[in-house]
Amino acid sequence: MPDFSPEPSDAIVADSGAAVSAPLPQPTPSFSPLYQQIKQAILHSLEAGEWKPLEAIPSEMELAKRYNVSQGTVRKAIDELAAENLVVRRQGKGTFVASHNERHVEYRFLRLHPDSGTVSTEGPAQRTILECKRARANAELARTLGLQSGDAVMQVRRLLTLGGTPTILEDIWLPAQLFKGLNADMLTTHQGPTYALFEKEFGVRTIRAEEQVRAVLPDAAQAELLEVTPHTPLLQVDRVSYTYNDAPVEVRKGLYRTDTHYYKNTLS
Amino acid sequence: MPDFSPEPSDAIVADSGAAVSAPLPQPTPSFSPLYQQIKQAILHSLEAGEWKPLEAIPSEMELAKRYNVSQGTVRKAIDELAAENLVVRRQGKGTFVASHNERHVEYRFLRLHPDSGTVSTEGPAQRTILECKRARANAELARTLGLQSGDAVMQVRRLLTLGGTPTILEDIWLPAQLFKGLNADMLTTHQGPTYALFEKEFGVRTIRAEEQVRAVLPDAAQAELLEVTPHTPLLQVDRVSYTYNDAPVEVRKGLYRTDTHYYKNTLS
DNA sequence: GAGTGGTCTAGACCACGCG
DNA sequence: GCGTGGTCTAGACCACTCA
Repeated sequence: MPDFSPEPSDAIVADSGAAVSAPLPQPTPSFSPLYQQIKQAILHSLEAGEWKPLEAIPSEMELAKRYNVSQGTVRKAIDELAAENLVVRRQGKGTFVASHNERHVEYRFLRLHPDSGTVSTEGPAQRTILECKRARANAELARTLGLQSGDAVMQVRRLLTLGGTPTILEDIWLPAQLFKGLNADMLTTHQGPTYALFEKEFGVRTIRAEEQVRAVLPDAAQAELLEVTPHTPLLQVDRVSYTYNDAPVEVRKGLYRTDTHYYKNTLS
Repeated sequence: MPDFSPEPSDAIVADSGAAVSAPLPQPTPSFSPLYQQIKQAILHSLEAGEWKPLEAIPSEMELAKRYNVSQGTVRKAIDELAAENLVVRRQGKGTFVASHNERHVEYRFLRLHPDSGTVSTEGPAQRTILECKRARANAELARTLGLQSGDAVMQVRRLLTLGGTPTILEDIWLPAQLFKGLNADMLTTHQGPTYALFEKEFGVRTIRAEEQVRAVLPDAAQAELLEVTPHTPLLQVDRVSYTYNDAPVEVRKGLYRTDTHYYKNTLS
């Protein structure tokens, strides 16, 4: 095959460009580069669980053969997946499905850092599960989780103690259908990030999250749990976590103490 | 030139790999790919002001010729610069030096968004300059700005009113040496982002920033300016802004009201 | 239609990890 | 020494912009 043309060999599926038959409106894009199609194909395999977290995906050469494109095209597809943290490249070894079960990258989604000058070396968080029960989603929760009002959800309340001081009080809501069998014991026993547990025990991979941060005062119960007065301002962090295809899988409301820690963010 | 070798033609400057003369310690990396060297070269030109914000940089072909490498190598260098928002690609037109003076991308560094359901259409912020004076850097400020204790700085205090309610109270510190001639009048008169003013009037390009967010209570003066009670929790946002080479050029302490707005962040 | 960025290929060699 | 990702080249064509 000498060179490339908009009907690239017989690569992948439909070339969304110019199908001969259906006169579908094709609203706007109606063209996607080959490497984007490859990216989608890999994404589908990821989603379908063809490769599990921490496993290697096929080499670039193999994928190139499978999809009938050049290695460079596969490379560009994987580049984007790597940029989105869906996959991790390791030179000389291969490309691996991203996971919250990794050394080093503990607490990927946690933006809270100890004030420099804080005494303790911090160490791992101590978790106290205060509640873990079945509940029904109200309208708002149902909307953000893509459920029906009244659908079953799991509700977890827990306290994280960092360096000896209770620092984070969290309420977590999860679609019960995705997290069958979740209980307080699992949450207590499990080591490492909770998202790692979700991944390992329920096959739910959280990929991305959006947070809304506000300053609030705690109510009496919250203040007591965090061992502060009700006049202590706290960070309220409302998080929605997503898996593939922007499907929401978790709602989490956190209260952070910021007298010993701060919430860090990088702008660019 | 048939193919590539670690002494790539006579491209760019020193191939940091194996200089024949100096037995410098070369701590660790001692190798950088060609496209990284090109990236640095372009970065130097950017820094030296060879091309100004909103201007186009030379085409990929021209740069390839200039540095004696292939177009693909230049492309990869520019790809990274674009990913870091230092440069913006526009198909069919060229590659342009990034700027805060652009339509659409108003307030690139501002993470505060109006609560959905807020009445007003928000519109542009109304700025009130409360103070704009010369001062001397204390030890901490000097350290974070890379100055000497006692060096001259400009200090600005201002209030931003969003949708009718005073929402942001900011103190800004700038190295006086970089911002000669800054005064309250300029700050009041100028339209658009303040970083656009820095860029246009002082040639200071802010590229990146780091924020530390905490929940605090205002003192009496702050509360009055923001028209809240001293018991209203506020977001304290401590920002350090950087230009090329991670050189700090601004320290900014903001107090945000979060009863009508929220601080948004995306995790991945 | 000329020019610019964007996509794609094919082939070569390099750096790294591991047996 | 082989396999994997990483770099580099050269050349072709596509999509977009603007005169």
